[in-house]
Amino acid sequence: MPKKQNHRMTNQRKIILEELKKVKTHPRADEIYKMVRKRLPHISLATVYRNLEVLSELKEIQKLESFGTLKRFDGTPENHYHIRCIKCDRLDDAPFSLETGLEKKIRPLTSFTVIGHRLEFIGICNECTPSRK
Amino acid sequence: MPKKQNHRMTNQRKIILEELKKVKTHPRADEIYKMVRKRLPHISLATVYRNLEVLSELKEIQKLESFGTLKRFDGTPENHYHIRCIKCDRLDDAPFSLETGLEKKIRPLTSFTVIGHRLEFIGICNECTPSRK
DNA sequence: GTACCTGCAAAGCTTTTGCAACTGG
DNA sequence: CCAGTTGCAAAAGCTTTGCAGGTAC
Repeated sequence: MPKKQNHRMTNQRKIILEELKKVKTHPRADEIYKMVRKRLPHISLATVYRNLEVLSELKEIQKLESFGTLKRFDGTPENHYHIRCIKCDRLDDAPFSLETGLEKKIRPLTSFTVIGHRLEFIGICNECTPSRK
Repeated sequence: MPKKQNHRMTNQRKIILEELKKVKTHPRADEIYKMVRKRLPHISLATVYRNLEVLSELKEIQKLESFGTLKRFDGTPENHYHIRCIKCDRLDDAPFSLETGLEKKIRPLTSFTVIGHRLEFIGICNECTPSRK
C-alpha cells in the first residue's frame, strides 16, 4: 500500500504554489526558482524541485511531460499519433487518422498562427492489463 | 540562410536508420545504441546522438519531444490543452474545450485500455509573428 | 517530540562538444 | 583530396539524493 505522508504547508511550499498560480505561462523549474527567489532569496533549487513534485502529487499543480523526460525517435517520418502506456511507458503508434478539423476550430479563438497539433493517447497496454495476465 | 551540408551515408548512419525503421516502438537514444551495437560493437553513443539529429533534419525519422525537453509545471490542475510557439517555445493554455469524443473513437481500434489523451497545438505566437512586429 | 522539510553539495543521467584520426564521394 | 564523420573523453545541462540542521503541527 502507498506510504502515507503528512504534508506540511511550509512557507517555501506556499510561495512556490502562489507564484505558479500567478502566471498563465507554464514555467520550467529554473524559471519558477527565479520567480520564487525574489521573495525567498535563500531558497534552494532542490527545494523547488522537491515541492513541485509534492504539489503535483497533491494535484495542486500539473507536471507536464507528455512524451516523458527522454527524447524518443520514430522511424516513421510522417505525422501520426501515439498511444502511451502509463504503466510500462511503452509508446506505440495510434491507429487513428489525423484530425484535420482541430486546427480549423481553434484558429478563430487564438492569437497564435496555428500550424499543427500533436495528439497522444494515454492508456494501459495489453501486457500491463491485469485481467489478461 | 541555412548552412548547406552534404551528408554522407556512412555505415553507422545506415545501420542506425535500418534498426530504427525495423521497430514499431519509439526507442530512446540509449535503446537505439544497444540495438545498433549488436551490429557495430564499437560505435559510440555520441555517434548515435549525432546521427539521430542528422536523420531527423533530413526528415528520414522524427524526433519526438512534444512538450520540449524540459519539464514544465502548470498551476492549473484541471486537464486542458496547450499551444506552443515553435519560435520562442512559449507555452500557453489553448482556448479549446476538451474533445471527449476522441477516446471513444479510438477504443475499438486499439488493444490498449484508453484512459485519456493529450493534445497540443503548435503555432507562432503574437510576438514572434513577423507581420505584426 | 518527531516526522517532515530545507539548504548545500555531491552525485546521477542524458545529451553535447572538442579533438585528432579516419573515410566516403 | 577534404568536408563530413567517428570514437573517445570531457563537459554541460537538468534533476535527484545524502546529510545534518531546522520547523510545522
